[in-house]
Amino acid sequence: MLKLASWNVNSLKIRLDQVIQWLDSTGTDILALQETKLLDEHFPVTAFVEKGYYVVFSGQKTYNGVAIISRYPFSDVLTAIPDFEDPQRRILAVTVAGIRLINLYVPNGSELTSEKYQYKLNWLQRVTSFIQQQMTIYPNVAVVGDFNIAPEDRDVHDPAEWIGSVLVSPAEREAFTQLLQLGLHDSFRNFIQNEQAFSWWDYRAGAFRRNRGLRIDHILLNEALNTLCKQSIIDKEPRKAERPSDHAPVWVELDFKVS
DNA sequence: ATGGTGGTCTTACCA
Repeated sequence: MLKLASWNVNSLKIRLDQVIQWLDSTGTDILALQETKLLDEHFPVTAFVEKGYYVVFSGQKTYNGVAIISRYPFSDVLTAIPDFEDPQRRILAVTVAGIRLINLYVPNGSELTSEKYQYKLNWLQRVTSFIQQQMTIYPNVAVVGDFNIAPEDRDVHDPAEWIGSVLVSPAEREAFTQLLQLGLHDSFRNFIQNEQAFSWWDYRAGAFRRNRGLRIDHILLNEALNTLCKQSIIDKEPRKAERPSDHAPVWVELDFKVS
């Protein structure tokens, strides 16, 4: 069994101890991180290596930043979408344990009238083409991360309240559907889940306590991996900690023999 | 209740 996870940590500097402890306590094999907010020269390599993990990262100062922590080594690392100029560090693609793993920190989009929203839609279009190309090359593909899209109304605590907002707009949901149409599966929906299951809660107004959240962190699997998926879980426990990330980690268990 | 919190080489911006 292979445990593959994704977590937007909202600053790895602040959350390092929580991440290490979560890795230890869950026995996670591969963890994709988003919003590390660290320059590469500041990445805490030693903290992971001394625990027996390999690390790969693509960061920048203050914003964005992605990384992958793994018990297995990496090859064929990409830190940008080919032929797409983008100063923001939001993608990390690696081959690890026989899986092509694509870790995404999709732009938030700010608001529908914002230039950032156009950037988000354009970025999603570019990344979708890239993933389509990757799926022709690699037999086992997992696309994970903070998608900043709640795919359906059941992924939103109060759909009426969110109409007209980013994370739920029709164009964003269409972009998510386009990803699924490449042959990817939203692993969470392989299984019967509790209602009101979310992966992100605003820090403000007691949103977590009141479970006013959205499900915007996803693990998408191609057909070959999806048939091996035995569980897909949102772990709310770390969100209850002191000084938590605003996101919960999500993970899947794959009945997958590492070759 | 249109507020509120948290992160960052902060006092503005992002989420």
